[in-house]
Amino acid sequence: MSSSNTPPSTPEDLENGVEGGRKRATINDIARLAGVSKKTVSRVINQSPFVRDETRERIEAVIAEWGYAPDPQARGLAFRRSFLIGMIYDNPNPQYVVNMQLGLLDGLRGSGFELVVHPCDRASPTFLADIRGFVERQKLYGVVLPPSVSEDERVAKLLNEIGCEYIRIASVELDMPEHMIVGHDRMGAAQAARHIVELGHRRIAFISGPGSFRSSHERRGGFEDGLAEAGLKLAEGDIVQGAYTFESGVACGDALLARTPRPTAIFCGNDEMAAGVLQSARKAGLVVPRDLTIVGFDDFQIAQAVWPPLTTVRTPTREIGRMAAEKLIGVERDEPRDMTKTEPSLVVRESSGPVPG
Amino acid sequence: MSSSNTPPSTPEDLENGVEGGRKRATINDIARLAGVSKKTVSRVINQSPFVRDETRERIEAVIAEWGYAPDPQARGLAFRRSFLIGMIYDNPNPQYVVNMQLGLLDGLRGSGFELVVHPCDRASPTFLADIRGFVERQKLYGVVLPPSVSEDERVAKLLNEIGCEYIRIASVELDMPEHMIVGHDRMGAAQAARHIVELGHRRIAFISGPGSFRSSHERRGGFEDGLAEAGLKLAEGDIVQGAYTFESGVACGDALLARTPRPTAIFCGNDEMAAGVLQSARKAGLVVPRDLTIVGFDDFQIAQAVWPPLTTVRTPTREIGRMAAEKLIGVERDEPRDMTKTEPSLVVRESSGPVPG
DNA sequence: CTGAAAGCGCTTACAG
DNA sequence: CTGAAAGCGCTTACAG
Repeated sequence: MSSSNTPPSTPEDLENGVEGGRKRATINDIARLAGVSKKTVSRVINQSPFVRDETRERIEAVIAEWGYAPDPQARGLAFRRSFLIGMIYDNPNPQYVVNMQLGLLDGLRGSGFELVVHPCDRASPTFLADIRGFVERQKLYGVVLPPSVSEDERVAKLLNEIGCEYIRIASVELDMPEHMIVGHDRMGAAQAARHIVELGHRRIAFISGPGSFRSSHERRGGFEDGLAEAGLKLAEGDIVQGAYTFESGVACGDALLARTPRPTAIFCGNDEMAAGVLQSARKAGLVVPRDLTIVGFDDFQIAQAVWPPLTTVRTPTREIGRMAAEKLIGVERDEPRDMTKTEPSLVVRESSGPVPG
Repeated sequence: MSSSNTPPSTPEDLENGVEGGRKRATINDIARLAGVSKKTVSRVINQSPFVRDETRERIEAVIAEWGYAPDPQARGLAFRRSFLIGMIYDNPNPQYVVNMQLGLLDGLRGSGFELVVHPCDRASPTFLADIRGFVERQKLYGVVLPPSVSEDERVAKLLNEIGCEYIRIASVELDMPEHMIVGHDRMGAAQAARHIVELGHRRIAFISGPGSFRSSHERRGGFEDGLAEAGLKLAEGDIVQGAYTFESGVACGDALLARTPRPTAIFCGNDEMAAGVLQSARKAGLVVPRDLTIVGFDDFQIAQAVWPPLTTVRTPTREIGRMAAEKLIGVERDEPRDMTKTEPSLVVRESSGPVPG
């Protein structure tokens, strides 16, 4: 809008006007404006107790007025540590990954930390070197490890060696408490067992996840605990091992349904496999739940997309992620946490019913 | 293992031995070792042409020997820009999100850039302020926007104002070519139409995604293009609008299947809704594909988990993500890209069949 | 083609 | 309780 004889814009014009608002304030600006040294501003930023109340309030007012936020990069450089949290994972289930990310983000919200995602492959020859490079290059503040990387002792050892904070998410206590968020898969699986028993089933089978996942053992253990309460136990042939995949569910279902006598209820280590068993049952001409009860684990979307929708055990993945992030960055909560939100809960839908005939 | 009269370890011991290997080399170490100034090392790092070949080689040798990698934080501080790429998204489908992340990571691999994830909510009153804060605080190198945030002009405007690089992923050219990766939903939907027509169907219906997604319109447009090739067109009542969710698929299926005459084929804007229609058909006592052909779009996992598995259109989400990341950070590829990998392709499974006799 | 000085925006010792 | 100096590991002018 300037006419042709308007003087050229000053640097100040350029910085404060045209290009989207004034330049971001720095610690020096705040110090000058508040009439203190930058070190004192730094103390306020870092919540040091050694600042007189009056000084602190004055500085905080200036900070608020200018919308000042310290530069995480500069802070990180001086601290020798970034404000980045890594999520290092190899869980193949998209819904698990997304829920976990959302939970971590819940926990980091407002803290100034950001989440950097890092898928990995435990079978890769450069697996550990990759993680080490990632953590050291970025000087990560800390990392969160969901299963199954969380179960890899080599990773925990590496992280300890290079002095990187970490939280392992797992179904059993694998490490010192300050490094763990423990799920309660056992409890959830026991609920599934009670449900199946209450429906009157006695010929019961279990499809386990792969042996390399601790959750496979926990879910089996919990299921056996639940059965034991009713005096029941799984025989050798009642247990088959899948791979937590849909296809493996089909295969295991085929094997189990070919047995004589046929089981009337099958508990699966996760929903994927339960959906596979559903497929298998259909091929065998069985109607669920009339001829066969199927129960899954996780309550991922697939549980509701199949027909009939699956009775399953819901795991609070997002909530667990949030707890992991809060623990990692040292957030203390005022209100005691509602533990019911962090425990698995049985969701009864239409794939489970009374024992046939 | 030290005996009680071993002298206390020196600082050097601590740094080089015990705590996981020697300290990371800095640009100063490399400069000293190579007998040059740090500025010259900096030139090599940044691939400046103004370094004599012999000098460069010497420096590169030292860098390789020490496994030196420049500190992204220090570099970012000096550059006034980080080496972080943001993915800002609101797509609710976990599989889409994960595939997109994997694609972006593919494109960033080896570049030194890291991926920071940032879900958002277009309906939030702080939507734009959140994005602005995120980008400015982290001094992001650039961001990738998948649908539907990619379709929000306010976001593009904001990013332009604050001078942040960005790539928008969408089904239509919404911006200058350097800011766009365009999918080919139209082409994919046309393939679906041809498939349905070839099976002999004439009473055909379409379930659209929500009007707020450009892909809804593109998929509809492409489908109509494909029908037009056979001289067919959708009538008013043949089109119903869903919300890209399973539940909306059930509702739209109910509405469509209640019509007389009933459609013999339904093309759905995505797999979720197609799975919903499958559910609806089952309730109505119809057998798919004998009584009804259903075709989806995306080829997400749900397409294979339902029965019968869905005929659908596969979109190369991961490949698109990779292209977006490469474009953002300016990677040039030697070999010309195989475009067939970036186009949608029809996947024929068991939910489509000849028109009922 | 190469380098010495100053600076990016913070924090850590060290004084007072 | 507060501050001046030095430094984190790089890059940008500016010289030569």
